[in-house]
Amino acid sequence: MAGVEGHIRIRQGDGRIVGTHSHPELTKNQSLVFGTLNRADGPLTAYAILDLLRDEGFRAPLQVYRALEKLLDFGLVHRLESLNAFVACSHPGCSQHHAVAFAICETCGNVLEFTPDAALKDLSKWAGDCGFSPAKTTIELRGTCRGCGQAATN
Amino acid sequence: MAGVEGHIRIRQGDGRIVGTHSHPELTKNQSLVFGTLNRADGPLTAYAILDLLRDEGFRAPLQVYRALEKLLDFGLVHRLESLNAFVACSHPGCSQHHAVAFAICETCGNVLEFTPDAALKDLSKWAGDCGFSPAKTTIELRGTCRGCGQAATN
DNA sequence: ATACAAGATGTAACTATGTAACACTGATGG
DNA sequence: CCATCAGTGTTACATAGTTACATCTTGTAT
Repeated sequence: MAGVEGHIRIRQGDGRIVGTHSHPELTKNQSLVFGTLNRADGPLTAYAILDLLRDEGFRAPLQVYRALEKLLDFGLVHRLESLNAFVACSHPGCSQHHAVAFAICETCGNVLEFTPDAALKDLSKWAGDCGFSPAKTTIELRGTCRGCGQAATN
Repeated sequence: MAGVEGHIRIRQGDGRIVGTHSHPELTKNQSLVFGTLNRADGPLTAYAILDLLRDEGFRAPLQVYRALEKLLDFGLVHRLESLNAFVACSHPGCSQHHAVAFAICETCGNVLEFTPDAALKDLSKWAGDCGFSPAKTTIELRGTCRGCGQAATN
């Protein structure tokens, strides 16, 4: 894979080291996008990521979308379908959890990621009964988190 | 509400009857959009609806989005977040089922609507434990339906 | 070494999806 | 009569995502 030496360092074409990360196989652009999502305290749209990376030389949305596609493949990033936005996975080593759920607070914008095992099992059962083979499962709750709900009733 | 007489007939501003439907409170544009979704054999995007209604005088996306917003409120239509598309509710009198799930076949485009009670209960339990108040729940399975799966292995 | 294949990147143009702002109409209720 | 409100029509705009094409880098086979 291009731009990677050993497990950690990322180099540009001229050999200059431009960044490090804990995941061994990220290219420069993937690393920049992943870093941006990790630093963010909530979901970001692709265009928001683009704006945050202008200083790093990003110019076109495709640079973001291509990196996001790989990061989604790796399981490092999730897409929130109801927001057209992306978040870094909050599980330590998330590659396993290909099915996950999100609770999105519409007041403060924070997102909670969780794994609703019983719900996923029920959906799998339904799928099996119907002969449907799910490739990806999207579960998103839009609503109000505890903090915002309390603030509203005070 | 404008454009409605009694329970059934829909009139334009000049009093001319332009359509009928089984839901008593739809305006002309709402009725046209709902009819289009009902006739379709799968989900439609807002712009696809717009194109199908050009002959009826539709000119701008807002005419579609405004109708869809009301139809979503009434529970007559669902939005598929992972497709940015809309479907007529397939339940007889759907207003009750504010939480529903979809299985979307990525091969043939067909959508199955179902109500996964156990999954919804599990998600409600999780929300209760976390103090999260869900306003809307999105559950969408992307994958392959029975027919398309069988066709692929033949 | 050299040549080739595959993956990654850069850029411009374009399509698709969704909203803001403003004007106008017709019904309803004082 | 007049105010109000939901619905409608229209223009322009904002946001989200893709196609097409060229270049570069790296790994691999010869």
